[in-house]
Amino acid sequence: MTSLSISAIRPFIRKLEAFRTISDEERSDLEALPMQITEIRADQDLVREGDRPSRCCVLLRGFGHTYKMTEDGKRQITAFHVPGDMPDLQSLELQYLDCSIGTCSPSVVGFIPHEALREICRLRPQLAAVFWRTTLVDASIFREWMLNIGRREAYNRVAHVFCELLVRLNAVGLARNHSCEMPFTQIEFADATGISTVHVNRMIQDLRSAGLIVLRGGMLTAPDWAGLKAAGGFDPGYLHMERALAA
Amino acid sequence: MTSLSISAIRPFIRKLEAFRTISDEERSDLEALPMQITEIRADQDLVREGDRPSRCCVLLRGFGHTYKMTEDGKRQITAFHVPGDMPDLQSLELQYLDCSIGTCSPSVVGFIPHEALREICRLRPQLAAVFWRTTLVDASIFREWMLNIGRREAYNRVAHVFCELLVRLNAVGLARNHSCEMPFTQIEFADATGISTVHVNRMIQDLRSAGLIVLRGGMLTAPDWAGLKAAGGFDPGYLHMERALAA
DNA sequence: CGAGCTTTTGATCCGAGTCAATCTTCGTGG
DNA sequence: CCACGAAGATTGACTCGGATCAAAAGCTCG
Repeated sequence: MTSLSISAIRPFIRKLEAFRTISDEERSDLEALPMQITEIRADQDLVREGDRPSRCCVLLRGFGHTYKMTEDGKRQITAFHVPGDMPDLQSLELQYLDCSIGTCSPSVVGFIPHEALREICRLRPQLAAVFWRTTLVDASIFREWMLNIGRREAYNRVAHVFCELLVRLNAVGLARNHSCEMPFTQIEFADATGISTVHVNRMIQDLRSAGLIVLRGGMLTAPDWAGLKAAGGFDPGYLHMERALAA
Repeated sequence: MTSLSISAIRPFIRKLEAFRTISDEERSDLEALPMQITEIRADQDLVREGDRPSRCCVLLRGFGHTYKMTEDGKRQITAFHVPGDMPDLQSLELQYLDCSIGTCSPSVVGFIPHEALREICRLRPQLAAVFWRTTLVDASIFREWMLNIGRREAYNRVAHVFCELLVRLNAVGLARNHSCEMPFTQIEFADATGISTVHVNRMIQDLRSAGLIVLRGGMLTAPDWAGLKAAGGFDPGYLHMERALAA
């Protein structure tokens, strides 16, 4: 398992490097983290609202999402996760999990005990700062999503989500030529943008006929990146990727 | 100014204590932080999107908000701030400010140089963890707001915002008997909930005639707290205030 | 006491939701 | 290799929550 893990955690380290250089010592400490690596089917919850986890998960392959439900059963997706993300890093400091996290595609997930993460943070304050930074970037993305959901029209909302996913996947080496894997369903886009499935479908068709996206067979391509960015009102500043200036 | 600052930063320390006990040594280190304390009028920006601040601000008295604008000038408020909050603590780790922060009422704000905060974090890792924690709680609130904006009806959205403000103000000793100061305008509630000013006004009137709120003269009272919570679908878990279990 | 905000009210309109099929896709088992 | 079933994608018809527009009414403060 060890050899598997060292190669498997590559997306994790690449994600951290998008925000700050990782030194060789830090890298080897990261590679030495005890990590239980597991394959998980699509549409499985990793953790649920109300849990009090004793470990964090790292998405090593596949896609996921964080979501919350209203009392009457409506779902809001608050984040999409791509390889390298630590979707519940917050649980290291906050006992109570205020949201649920699940897979959207067949995935490989690594679980790291809280105590191991606390130890590496204690020994390498620089790494602790990088972890903090990733949660701050997550928060920045939340703010942008609030703007998206609260103040943009449906058409622009959907375009914005596609822009963000292209840039984030590009940053971890999973997009080329404005093209990437895109396994989320229209139901998931609907719950992420705060609109209905039917309407998402119509907006996607509008984006298609405007020549801004090609979306089929689980692949997304943006033949007119400038046009898609304009449609989404997308400015990547909120992703805080000075280092990995996206395509 | 020193004596002023020691009493003035009380709300700041009280806020941190809502999340974790602050030891005497930590408290005196906090009190020793170099802080430039300034009175600021209502509706002034403290920082603007695109800034690269070299200090953080602490709201010591008054109310504020964080907001973003779409390209076509629509505003989304992503957070309300109450005394004790550090609305741009993120700038300690993220160079680029992705949002603007301003006052909503006449306020007293303390400015702390980044270097001083970095120093106290280095010397007192426990305090660094508390700071991290406050940003994680902010992120949790963002997630709840996304749920609010994306998936609740206007009536429930407005009720939810009132619930949250009552609980947060209670936690810093600024609410009694489900009653607190409430200087935000209906325009601000509109931009926070993603609906129009006119509709906010109608929802407030509905909440009034349902006997759930009394809102006038800058004061909010919830005569039927259980009813208001139900209307907002409000569950305070996301505020992570195990310690200061709110009224 | 008047200017400039907010808050309120009324009338009208439209973006998006809901409902109900139908059509595709795709994995599964025969 | 194909039939079958389930899930997702699409389409059309109709409805509605909330936006927009326009005015009037209250407040606050210089």
